[in-house]
Amino acid sequence: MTMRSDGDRRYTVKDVAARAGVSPATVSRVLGGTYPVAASTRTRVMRAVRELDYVANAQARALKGATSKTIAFVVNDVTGPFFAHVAQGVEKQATEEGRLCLVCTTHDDTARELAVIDLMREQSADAVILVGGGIETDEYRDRMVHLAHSLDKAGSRLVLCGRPSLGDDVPATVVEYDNEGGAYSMTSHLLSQGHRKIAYLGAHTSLTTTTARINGFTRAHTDMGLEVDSELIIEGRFLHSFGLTATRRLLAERPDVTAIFAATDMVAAGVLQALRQSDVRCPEDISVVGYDDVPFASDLYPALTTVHIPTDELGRTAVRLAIHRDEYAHNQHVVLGTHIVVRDSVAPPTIRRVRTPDGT
Amino acid sequence: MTMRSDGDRRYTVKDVAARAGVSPATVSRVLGGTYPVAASTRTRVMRAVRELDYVANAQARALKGATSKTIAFVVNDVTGPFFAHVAQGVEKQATEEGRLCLVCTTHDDTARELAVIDLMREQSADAVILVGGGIETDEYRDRMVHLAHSLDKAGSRLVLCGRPSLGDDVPATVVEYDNEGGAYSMTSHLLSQGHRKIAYLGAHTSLTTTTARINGFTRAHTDMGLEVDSELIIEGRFLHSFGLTATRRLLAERPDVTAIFAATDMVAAGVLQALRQSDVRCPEDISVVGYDDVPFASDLYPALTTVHIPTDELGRTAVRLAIHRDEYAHNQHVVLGTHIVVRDSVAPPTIRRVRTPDGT
DNA sequence: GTGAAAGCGCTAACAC
DNA sequence: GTGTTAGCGCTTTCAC
Repeated sequence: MTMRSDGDRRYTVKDVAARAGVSPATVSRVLGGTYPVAASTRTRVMRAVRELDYVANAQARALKGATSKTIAFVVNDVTGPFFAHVAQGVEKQATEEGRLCLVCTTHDDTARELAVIDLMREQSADAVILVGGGIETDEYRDRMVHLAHSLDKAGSRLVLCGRPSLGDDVPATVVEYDNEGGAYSMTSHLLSQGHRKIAYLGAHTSLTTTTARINGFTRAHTDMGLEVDSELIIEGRFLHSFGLTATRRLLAERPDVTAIFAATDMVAAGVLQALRQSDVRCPEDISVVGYDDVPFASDLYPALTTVHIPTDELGRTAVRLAIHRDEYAHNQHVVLGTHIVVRDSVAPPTIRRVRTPDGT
Repeated sequence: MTMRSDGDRRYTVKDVAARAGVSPATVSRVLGGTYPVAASTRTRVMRAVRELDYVANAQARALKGATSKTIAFVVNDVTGPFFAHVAQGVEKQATEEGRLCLVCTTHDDTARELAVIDLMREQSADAVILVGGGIETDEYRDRMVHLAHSLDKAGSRLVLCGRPSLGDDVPATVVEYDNEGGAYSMTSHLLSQGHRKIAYLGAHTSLTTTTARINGFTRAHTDMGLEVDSELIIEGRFLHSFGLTATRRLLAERPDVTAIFAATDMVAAGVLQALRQSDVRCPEDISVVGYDDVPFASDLYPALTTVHIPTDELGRTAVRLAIHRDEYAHNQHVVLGTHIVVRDSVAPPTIRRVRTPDGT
């Protein structure tokens, strides 16, 4: 009926023990490593292991006390370069720590996020890492606090990666990047080039990421004695298509805008495409900047000025802090730095569509 | 010493049973679902579960007969868009099938690939999916065959995703895409536009992916009675940086080349950047095409003509065939179609740097 | 419809 | 040094 070779079941310690002429316990000791075993016995056991091509049953091993040696990793969408790079950091560090990585996606579905976390709880993973901005409602926050405690009780550590802390009394590790600082620097960069009407494309009310970035955006204006035109903070999802449509509308309705701050590089890609389609030059007519510094940012045309996030470090740190939380006991909230990387998509403002020889 | 609340251990079926005033077996039956239980008992049990915030121990459950309900996924690098999208397909389908995803990376390290697969074997995953081109040596092939059998005995199914079959007698599922066909179509497209000197950038001897693509490339030439200039098949890794340097060299050494077929879109991005830096226009002076159709392909400038791979379907199919291999018993080798998507990076050839009014 | 008991594969006390 | 035994948390016969 079935295609696989049933009948010969998977070998167990018993099989190995029988073949090597020792007891199962001895086999376990040899394989475990940290126990004195006679060299001759070890040799015989190892030979039996090799001959039978034996591997231990991870479930059985995990059942017996210890942890399952896994790290769970929850993202919205593995496909986004930001997530993928954090994932890479997580995976690399997990491997170095001798852990396996469990991955789950939520696709903007809060219910699914909860379901997924329960699954992770069942797995008794060493850490459950939540990546990306969380939602900013009290209800959501309460659920997270509850989850942190549930996981803690199950022996897992909740790690918030790229989203703010839930409070000091909550058993969770937080690894953030300086979201606001990045937005501040970038906005200052634009402002100091002379831009005064900057549109922020891709605000997402109730997303923690947005809140921080808008704060930085606003503070940069305030610090220069400028005011933010709130109509220029445009809501939208972090999608290429949003950058496209929002830019078209902006072009039509707000000829005074000289720079666009896209919430993510993905959105910026859409913006650039819309500009090209409308024959608006970047950066001569309009400057464009992004956020994330994904690898293809430098392949866009023009190469995109953007905010670099230390994605790899974010992932590695998350794993490191969670696993060694005894050593890092007083360092369970870390903020990694961000910085802008200047490429070719920003220039001083000009009056759009009226090309003056110099950029004044 | 430790930060987590030790002492109160994780609840078990026993705790739930005690609280609900039933036996552990009954709790298991309620939670399992598929067994007749009195409505009143069920209610009491469910209440206890909720009150204790109980979740089952996945390891213990897996130990008892069944599978671990996980799918293992081995890629070279999660960061590449191609892998990420296949991963997404795998993850989505796995979720639909009630499975969790285990992810591992190999980073071009064959030894690590083997180690990783042993880890997966320990986990008794339902399927172990290997994504991306394999290496073409007999030794490697033999090891794969051996692994297929080992996994089969452990109750796991080996799935080769995007690489050729190991032979009909090997217990493995193969989900390929028409690698050669894509290369053939694309090359024909270029040829029919009038290009005669096409460089293939990013050949990788001993990689199965390359072999298939070069075959398609060559066959397209042959079918039109043309011959391939073997010097134009240039070795290199699938990296942006390779596209960059190889193009610079090509520009300097081979002014007769009118089109570049990049092995991947990533390489194509490097090619386009090099062209821009050298003030060579695309597609007017040189046409460029890629392979993969990653999302940012349409954001390159000019938008890239490339070969579309059904990544999502690849991942989903891999999972589906592996899990339901009894139903799909005679369909364990599937080849999904590829097709070219024409955008703006190809035009008929001109004599480079000498701009003629029409493209002859 | 429910309980008691056995056992999955492994490791950690505890003997010898 | 090595064997024996118990038990991790769960499911699943087998009784009742």
